[in-house]
Amino acid sequence: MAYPKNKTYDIDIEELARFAKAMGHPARISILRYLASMDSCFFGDICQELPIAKATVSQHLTELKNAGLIRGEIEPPKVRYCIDRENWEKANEAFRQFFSNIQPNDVCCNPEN
Amino acid sequence: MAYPKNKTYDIDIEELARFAKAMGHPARISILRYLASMDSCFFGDICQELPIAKATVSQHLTELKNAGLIRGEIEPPKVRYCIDRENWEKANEAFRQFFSNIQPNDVCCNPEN
DNA sequence: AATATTATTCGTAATTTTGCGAACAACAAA
DNA sequence: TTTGTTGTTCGCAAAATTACGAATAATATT
Repeated sequence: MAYPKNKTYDIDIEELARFAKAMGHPARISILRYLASMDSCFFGDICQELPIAKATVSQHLTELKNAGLIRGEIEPPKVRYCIDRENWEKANEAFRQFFSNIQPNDVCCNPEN
Repeated sequence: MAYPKNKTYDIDIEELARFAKAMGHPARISILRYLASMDSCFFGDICQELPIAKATVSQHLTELKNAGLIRGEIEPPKVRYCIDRENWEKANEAFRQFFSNIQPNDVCCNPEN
């Protein structure tokens, strides 16, 4: 084996993958885009925007929270959600760097070619 | 119901979600980053970089191909893979726009607040 | 023709994801 | 205290994802 197989990945690769995975469903993209268009809103508002049951919306919100992209706080009897701006910026930067780190088309870097 | 539930999402939301989903696994991020660092390479080279079986690598490559982020062409008995630069740029732009479309912190847009 | 190299596909298993309705919890209002 | 509002959690089902070894296909070499 030329490269040892350690069963793990670099920490920054795993972080980007976690952000991407959280964004990997149209319902969650919709939620994020909706929240990004305002300061904050309640669970019920988000629910009304989506073509799925509230139980499912709640699950998606939990996933987005776990990924760090949104935050929620209880304002009885409602729950207010908003973008986590710190991690939003972190994710933005991670994606930006990832996509900009591509070799120009006309440069050949692989010695095999 | 205030908003009709049509079971679908906007086409641009679905496209961003598809790109994100394809990037939602560390093995696939690794593959993309590796391919982005060179012009192209063979399946075997990618395989050596990853801590998983070749059958699994092949599956991940298929997913990346289906998402449009990479391309593969047969050069018997090998297969050469490379970034699909057109869709790479498309994805880059989709993520960039998504993250930049956030309201400034000090602007309140929700009439409920 | 037999053998070696390369990568995909097959068959299978374990886990995760997505989704829903019903039940529940927490609080406010009547 | 009963009732209503809001959102989460539970229990379950169906489908998708992740992973592997073995079998296969396709080509080149001996």
